Amino acid sequence: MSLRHALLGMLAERPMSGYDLTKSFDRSLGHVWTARHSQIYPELARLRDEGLIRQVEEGPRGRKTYEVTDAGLVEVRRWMTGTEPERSKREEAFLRVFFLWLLPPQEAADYLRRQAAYHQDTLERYLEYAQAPPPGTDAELSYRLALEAGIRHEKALLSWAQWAAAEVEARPTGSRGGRRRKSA
Amino acid sequence: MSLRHALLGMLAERPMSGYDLTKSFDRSLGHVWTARHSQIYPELARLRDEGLIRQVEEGPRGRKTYEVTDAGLVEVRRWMTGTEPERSKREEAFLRVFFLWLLPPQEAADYLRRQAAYHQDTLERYLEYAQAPPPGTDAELSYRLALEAGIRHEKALLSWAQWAAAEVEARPTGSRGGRRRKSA
DNA sequence: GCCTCCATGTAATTGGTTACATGATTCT
DNA sequence: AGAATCATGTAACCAATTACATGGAGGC
Repeated sequence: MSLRHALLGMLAERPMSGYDLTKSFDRSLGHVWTARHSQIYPELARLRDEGLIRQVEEGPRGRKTYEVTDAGLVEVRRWMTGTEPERSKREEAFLRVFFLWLLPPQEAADYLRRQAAYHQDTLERYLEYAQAPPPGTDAELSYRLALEAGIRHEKALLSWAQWAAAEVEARPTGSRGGRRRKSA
Repeated sequence: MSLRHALLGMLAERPMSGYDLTKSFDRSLGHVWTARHSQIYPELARLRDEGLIRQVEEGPRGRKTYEVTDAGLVEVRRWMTGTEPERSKREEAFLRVFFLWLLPPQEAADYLRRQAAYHQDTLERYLEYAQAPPPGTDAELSYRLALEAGIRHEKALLSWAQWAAAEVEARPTGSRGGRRRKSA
């Protein structure tokens, strides 16, 4: 249940509405966690009922701005230091790699080249973000650390995908009837 | 809905029971996708009803061994080449990095050191797997490609976590009252 | 007046985890 | 005889996505 902690963490930076939070998920935060407005609004109501956030303003169109309470800050810190992060084990792109041998060699290599292109694109986007002026706030400094993780991650997987594609082209894996390779 | 494709892909290697498949998820495949038996058994029943797999044997204790059908192989190949893999966006460990500024500097550095230790452990485990005899089958060769991705991934994130911890210790981020850093 | 964006919510469905439930076989 | 492991299933619950639904404010 990390959604609530993501919301608390974001509200710790500055008071925001559900609409603002939804946009935040669509932007930077979306690289590590996603949420739709349909999940955010009910969760905000629960956090408010539990006293972890409070509504500070009512704007036009029924806009509700929330800020984190002291109890909310305690809770987000407890989450960060007192629990181990769950490691997501749902990497569909790598699940497919286990089954590449089911494809003819050229299609397997094509798949890996497409993955390389994906990582290349993502890396370029991250490098652009990194062009932004150096961090002015503590929050921006944390953001910069996360961005650097993304950059290294994408670089590693880009070079892996290129290597793997070349590997498959050189020592073709792929179903040509049998399952056992000619040369062990 | 990748669970069904994971099951089809595994059954393409050799016929297995729900129990065998559950164990496979607990082992190698578990690094990229997880599933419990309570999800596997109903899904196998659906795949059988749809003609993508068929039961080939009834063993002791009601053990049911399934094999993939031609239609099942077509489906798993369509999935691999005809659809784009969904990129999971639930990286709780990196979500927390965005909020490191909420912790006192030393606790933030501690968090990053613990992440480094995690990546170190995982990397060592992967390197041990890589000691195994070279791939004999096409499936094992694909598995080796996936393993190499894991190794490069863990290496990159290990070195990132070490760098970030040192960075936080050198230019402390963390809440000491205000939000704006002393030195921009 | 019309379009876009702002803004909030609920309902239905799917995918996944945890808990419940049962029993046979094999090993010691 | 007892423990460990093999083996299958269902039910209840939770998290998340997609679809449904409404309306105000601001710009042109």
